[in-house]
Amino acid sequence: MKMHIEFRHLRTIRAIHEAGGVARAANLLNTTQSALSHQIKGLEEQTGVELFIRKSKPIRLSSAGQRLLKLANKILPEIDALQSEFEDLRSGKSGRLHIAIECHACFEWLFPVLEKFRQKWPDVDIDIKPGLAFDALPALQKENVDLVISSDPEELPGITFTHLFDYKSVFISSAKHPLSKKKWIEASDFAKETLITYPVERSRLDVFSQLLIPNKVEPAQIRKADLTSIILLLVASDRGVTVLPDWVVAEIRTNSDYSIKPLSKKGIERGLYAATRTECLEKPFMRNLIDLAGQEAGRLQKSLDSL
Amino acid sequence: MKMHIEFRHLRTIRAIHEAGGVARAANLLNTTQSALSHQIKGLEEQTGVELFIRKSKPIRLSSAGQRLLKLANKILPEIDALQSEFEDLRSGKSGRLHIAIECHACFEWLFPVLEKFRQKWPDVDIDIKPGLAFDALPALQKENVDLVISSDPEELPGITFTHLFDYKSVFISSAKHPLSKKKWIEASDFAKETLITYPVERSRLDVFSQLLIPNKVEPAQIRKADLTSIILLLVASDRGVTVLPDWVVAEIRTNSDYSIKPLSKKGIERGLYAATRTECLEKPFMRNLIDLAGQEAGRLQKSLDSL
DNA sequence: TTATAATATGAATAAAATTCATAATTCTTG
DNA sequence: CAAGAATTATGAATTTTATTCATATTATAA
Repeated sequence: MKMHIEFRHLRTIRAIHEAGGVARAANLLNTTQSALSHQIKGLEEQTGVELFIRKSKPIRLSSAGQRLLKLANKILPEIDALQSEFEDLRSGKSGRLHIAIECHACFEWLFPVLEKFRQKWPDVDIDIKPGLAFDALPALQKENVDLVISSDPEELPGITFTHLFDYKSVFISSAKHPLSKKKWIEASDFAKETLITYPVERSRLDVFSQLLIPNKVEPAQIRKADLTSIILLLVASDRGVTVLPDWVVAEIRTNSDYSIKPLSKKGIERGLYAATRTECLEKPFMRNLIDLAGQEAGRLQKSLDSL
Repeated sequence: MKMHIEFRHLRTIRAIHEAGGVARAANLLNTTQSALSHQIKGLEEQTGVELFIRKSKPIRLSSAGQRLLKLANKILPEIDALQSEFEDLRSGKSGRLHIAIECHACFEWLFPVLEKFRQKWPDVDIDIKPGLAFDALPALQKENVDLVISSDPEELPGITFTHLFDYKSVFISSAKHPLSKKKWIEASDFAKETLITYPVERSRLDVFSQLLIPNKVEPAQIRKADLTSIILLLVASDRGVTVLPDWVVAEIRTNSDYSIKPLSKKGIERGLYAATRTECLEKPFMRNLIDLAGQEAGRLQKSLDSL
């Protein structure tokens, strides 16, 4: 009989002690007296130590047995706690929500969404990865992240893109800037400008992918800044021009330092999507997050329309 | 498949994580890759939670798996520690030594013995029970104690009495006491005396069992005291007389306040025994304690002979 | 894409735990 | 102290569970 100490044994030890006897313990554990008797016998053989004093009836724990009981009382609650954590996981009450954001400006609207979410789902482990450093979609497939905010939906096996809302990319310059006289901005207008962008590759920037690359225009200069507020600061002091999603404009639309113009005559409109592993859409908290994001988007849109 | 979380699973989780792969872990645990694969599959079904991310090879722990790993790393060392404690118990390096002393005066010689013992066997759990309050031998049989120091060997199943040494019971009075003029003391001498004894039943006191009861003599008065030193103090101030084992005399033999006389012409000699459960004599520390007691007795004897 | 390494799976086998029936203890009570 | 009651132990049969073997499937790297 090889047999290691197992949780079964700990439960048995504890039950025998608490019930005060093997037969009563068997009852407690929904098994037979014989099973427990065999069990403790096996355990004693395995450890080579007498766990019970058999000269008394009902049998009592020996000092070694008490040592084992002590361990049982320490360990069993921990397993129970884990099981209930797992239960929360399974029921969807808790879970992991690691988000990668491809579009940098999304922080602006995502934070308030997450704040609401956090209050409703306190047990969900939220994290935001700076999705700019790596390829977000493969990371999603490999389960390194659970949600990707992206503007470029792709057909990928096991990945679902949920449309959140549409936005326009708009041109922003200082009010004093010559281009602020124009009705709308064209690709060629950038040829003599300093363009301020997030420090990510061009293919991820709407100005390039939607306007400059198709029209083969290169800005006179490119300057990079991490934070949206820094970009706006630079634009205000006329150090360059930028292109940002329209929801960012909500912040500055009342500020007369800025001029905001559409890109091209009819504007550049794009969609924003939540990419998840398809099976994760089952999870209630995931659906709820996407809902909340949609609502927040609606609010933003309204505040822009009232412009 | 019912299956609970078991230690096997914790070991497996840990091994897969440490070895970085199921196949390597199987090697580590001397089992097959298939066994572990089935194991974690079963565990995932039982808990209802994905423990591993299977889209990567080698597979990695999911966040739930990491939670389980954390528990494994907490629990497994505790079991290992317990196993090694049990190993010490089995090998006889540690153990329980709860002692009941029937003869109260034995504290006097037992303490130095235990002091030596403690240094040699630091892992043995020593305790001395005031064996005066209960029946020591039944307690020994019921494994409430492991060693009984007694003067009355009995034939009991499963109990072995080991002879430690012989001693004489001697009469002690103050030097001024009239009986100090006699060569030896007889039972009848007690009829007019105040006898000072330990507060235990008469049958456990040598004076009664060996002298007064057989001779049907009742002392004029009996006074009780817990501690040997108190008894001696009372005797010195002539508040009564007493009878004690001769080893106690070592302390006072140079003190001219006391008179020490044999009981009856040829003296009352008795043996002192260590009673243990027979199987406990196997244990090295038990034998060693009995040896040490014998040695200490020898030393006491020598110091008395040099009187 | 193909080759390769890693993991999963199903059926067969091996191992282990449990049950059943009953024996052997210890305890209790007249 | 004996007899009955209560408790635990035990052996063999049975059921349950874990492991192995052979092979399929899947992911990664070249």
